[in-house]
Amino acid sequence: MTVTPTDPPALAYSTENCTVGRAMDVLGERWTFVVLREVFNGVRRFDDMRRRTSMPRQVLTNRLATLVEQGLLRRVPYQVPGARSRHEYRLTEKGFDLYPVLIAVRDWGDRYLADPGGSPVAFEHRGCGGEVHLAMVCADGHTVTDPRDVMTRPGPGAHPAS
Amino acid sequence: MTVTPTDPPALAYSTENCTVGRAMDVLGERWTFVVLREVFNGVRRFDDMRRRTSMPRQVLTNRLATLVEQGLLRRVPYQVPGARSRHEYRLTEKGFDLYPVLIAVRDWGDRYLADPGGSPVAFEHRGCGGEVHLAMVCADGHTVTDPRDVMTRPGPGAHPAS
DNA sequence: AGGCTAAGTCTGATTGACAGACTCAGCAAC
DNA sequence: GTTGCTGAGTCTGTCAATCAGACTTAGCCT
Repeated sequence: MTVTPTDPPALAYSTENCTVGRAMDVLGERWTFVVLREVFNGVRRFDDMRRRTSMPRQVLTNRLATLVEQGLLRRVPYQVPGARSRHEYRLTEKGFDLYPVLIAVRDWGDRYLADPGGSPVAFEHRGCGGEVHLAMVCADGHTVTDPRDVMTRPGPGAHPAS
Repeated sequence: MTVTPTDPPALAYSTENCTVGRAMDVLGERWTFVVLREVFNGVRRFDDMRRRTSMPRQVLTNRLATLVEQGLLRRVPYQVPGARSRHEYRLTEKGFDLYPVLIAVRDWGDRYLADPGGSPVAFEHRGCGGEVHLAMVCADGHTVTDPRDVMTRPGPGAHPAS
């Protein structure tokens, strides 16, 4: 019996059509981000991820499956000489585009949760070597430093009742 | 019996001292981000959040409590005339600093998960009116467009074994 | 044939999500 | 001065998810 009778996950906790809610449907599971961090770090294989994160096998299986299903990862076959062919997990473009989120989370984590020694990883710009961070910019090119300078407006797809 | 005998949450799934893992200890619960979205949108009261998100009361109670405990929100008393005094939830600075994460998530969600009509919210720069997005920049001021231009290096607080 | 390994699946116990009913404090109206 | 209303919860029971540990499977190698 290979069929898992899990009924379709069916997008949950979204306020109407809020894309943040929807994104959290995809990303909100506990371990999802940790998996993505590993993949961004170049860890692509099941057991490597398991060893590094010590997450339960089944959860990893599930997360990888969901991420593949959602189009964030794809399975790519590979073969180490003298071993049977297996597959590893790589980012799709949709997955790659989560990079800013990862950096945003890391920036925040570094500021508030790092050990006294500092962050265990650094992201540097290939070529110039400068450390990479996130910035909020507006369409006119201004850099926004204070969130209070950002106004939330209804967008084109806003829900009528509010 | 008012004492809930929940043992301290005790940081879980972190690879060593990875700040992404730690951040996800704080942010990784399903509804946390949805709560933060509401607070950033100016929704500060229990029942308003509940009405807008239709999340279970108890979960909201728990999330708010964890967020207060983690120092992302603080409870502020308020009083509507002719009603008893209550309290609402406001962002602390630590909470405010999550704004880039929220925008990063929204940017991604808008790109891949929006309705055909587009995003239901827009963030605009107070003053100039331009739409606010996130950008990756390096210390030398270059804007990074491709994640592949970012190299991950061990940082100052890297764990020895790897 | 037997062993090894990566990537799983199966099973059962603990934890968390969720819904619905109940509580509690203060104001207001009767 | 008791009844009712409202916001912000708590209590209880059910159902799903997490987790750990043992088992499985496919291919290669000796």
